[in-house]
Amino acid sequence: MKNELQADRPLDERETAILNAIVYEYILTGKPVGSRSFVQKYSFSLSPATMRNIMFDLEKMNFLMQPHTSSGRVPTDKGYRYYVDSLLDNYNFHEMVIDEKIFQREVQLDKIFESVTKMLSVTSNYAGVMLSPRPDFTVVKLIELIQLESSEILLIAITRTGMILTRKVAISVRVTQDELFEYSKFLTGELCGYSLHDIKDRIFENLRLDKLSSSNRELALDIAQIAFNEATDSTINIDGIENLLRIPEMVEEKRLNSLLNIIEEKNILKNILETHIDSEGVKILIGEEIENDKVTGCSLVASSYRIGNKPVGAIGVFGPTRMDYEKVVPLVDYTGKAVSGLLTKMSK
Amino acid sequence: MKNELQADRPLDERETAILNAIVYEYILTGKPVGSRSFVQKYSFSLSPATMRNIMFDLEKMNFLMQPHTSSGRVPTDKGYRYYVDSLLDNYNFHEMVIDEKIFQREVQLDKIFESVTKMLSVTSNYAGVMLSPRPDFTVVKLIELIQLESSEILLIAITRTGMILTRKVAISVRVTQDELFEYSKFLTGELCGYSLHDIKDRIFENLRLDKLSSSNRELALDIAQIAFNEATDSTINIDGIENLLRIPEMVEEKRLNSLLNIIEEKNILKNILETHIDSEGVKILIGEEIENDKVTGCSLVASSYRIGNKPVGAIGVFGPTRMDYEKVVPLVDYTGKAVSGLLTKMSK
DNA sequence: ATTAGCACTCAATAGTTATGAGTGCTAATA
DNA sequence: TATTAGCACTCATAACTATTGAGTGCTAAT
Repeated sequence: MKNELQADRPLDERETAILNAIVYEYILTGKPVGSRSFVQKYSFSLSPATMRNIMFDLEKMNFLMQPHTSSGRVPTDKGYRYYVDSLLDNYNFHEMVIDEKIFQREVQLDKIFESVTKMLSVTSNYAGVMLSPRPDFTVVKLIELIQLESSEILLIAITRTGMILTRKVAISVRVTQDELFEYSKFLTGELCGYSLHDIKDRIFENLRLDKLSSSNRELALDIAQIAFNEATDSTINIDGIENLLRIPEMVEEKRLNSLLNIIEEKNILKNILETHIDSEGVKILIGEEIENDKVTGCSLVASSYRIGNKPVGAIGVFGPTRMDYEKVVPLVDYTGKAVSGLLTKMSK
Repeated sequence: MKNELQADRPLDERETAILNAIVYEYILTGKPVGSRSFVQKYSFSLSPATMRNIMFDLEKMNFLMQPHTSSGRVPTDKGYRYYVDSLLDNYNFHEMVIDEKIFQREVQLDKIFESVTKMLSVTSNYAGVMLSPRPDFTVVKLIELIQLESSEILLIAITRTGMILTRKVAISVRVTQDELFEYSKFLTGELCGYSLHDIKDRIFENLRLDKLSSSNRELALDIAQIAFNEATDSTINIDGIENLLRIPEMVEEKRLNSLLNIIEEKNILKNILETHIDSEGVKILIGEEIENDKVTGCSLVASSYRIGNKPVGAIGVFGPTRMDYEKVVPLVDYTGKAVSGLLTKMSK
């Protein structure tokens, strides 16, 4: 008599192999895995009865569950987790091949967003997501002021990553184009190299220190202050929702609701991704590990991306718990690295 | 014996009233309308038998159909069409009340897009769509050149409607910021007031005529030519797909496919909308009237919007054929007018 | 520790039978 | 001539009732 009664013990080699095979099979077919056909299909030299015993143990340890008494087994979140962890231990990430060109063609951040999320969704057949770089690491490279109306100025800020921010600012004084040109130079000189987040402080500090400088500069700083004061939050991009709608199990009652919630409130995914910006490598959230009441039966495979070696944003693939992790994990890993490389290069 | 045998004859007053009531009832309940309960519910002083006779006639004339032999009647596209036309004849559009503020707060076109489509979808509970102004009527107000790298110029064009276009142009010569400033002035002077569409010709024409002018101007024109040569196409914005997914009949097999096609290929809706930019007032496409194989059982209520008195774009609401036209039609009509007013004001 | 054997479970499927809201048609009625 | 009552018929829906088959747990033998 071994240790069947223990609710939590390390799995032996055979159990591990079987559990992983069961999860694999379930991901493949979506049908509960039963002892007889499973033993046959995978040519285990075991009788169905033995398989049942093992399954029974795995169920007691909470790796598997039965939808109803006399059906085959289905992985629990814990089961998927075990499978995914084995995967992460063994997988050779270098095997991933993606056409790098999609990254290199685009030079503007919003276009990169589009092509990355599209690529993730098309390649994975689930939904692709991308979180924009944190504003506190989005460094301004250039500021330009343009007069729109006599009392309206357009401030354009270009970041190192090629993001173009535009903000309208209403002013009460008249200024000439030449003056604006001067201001632009001044602001670029003063604020270039600072992140969107730091710029606010920097302006404030500057305003204080240089109180004595020309009133011109004051005006320039006023404009900048108004423009940069408006919160610049990370944005999230989602593509490929239609893939999820093509998966029958996602269109069922509760899953569909998860999906609708995601579409309606993109912030849900945004918040989840933001939590994991700082973690290394690929991060996988399975089922309830996504700690949000509005999302059930779904998983997220995510990776942060970096500028230099600072993690600043995240990408990911969102889909049903029964996701083809084996395919998605290296995809997300690779894409994360590719995006990091691209943005780092752009920021130089 | 009247004229029951004629497949196509004008409906008399009673038939009209009954047909419209049937369509109304069906839009309300989504269930086939049967003679007995219908007569009761609407207190017609008619026996069910008579109602059946009338329904029979209406069916022969193709306004109604039966899902199966012994069920109630359901409107055909032609039935909806009749109902909608009666609606358009009689409806008092002025009763529409929308908070105009949502339009007035926004000053930038892409923001207007977002708020208009969102408003349409939230108010209608279907999907809201908006087609951006045609490039040939999108008039440039201001052009600004900014140096990014030594060999890369960013051209920013601002249109009268507040749209901000940005294009990167690679050049081989070095230019100073001051020169760029000159070019900007020059280009704005030469191209301001022309539409994106006309600008191409204008540049070409100019290049020819002024062949003798300074080579500086040549360079400026070169940059502009490259920037504006890239096709600027109308874009389409869709919001509220999730509303459609909440409608049970839309999640059924073929409808869901229509929906997936719409999400996947936004061009489908774009092309449809483009066809109707030039038509006056509210345009309604019912079922097969949307002449696209990939879309079945859906309707589109659309209206063009104008800048001045030129129709330049379109907005609309997309949903199931069984749509609450009575509510949606005035919404779309009103919104079209509001957008027209706003853009016209912005373009002055 | 493994396996064969057996009784049991239960979702899925197909077949049966009411039920009820609907129809078309005919003959009587206003 | 238009309307209505009456009647036989249709058919989707729902509620039952097998039947099947892939699954289980348990026990006893290997």
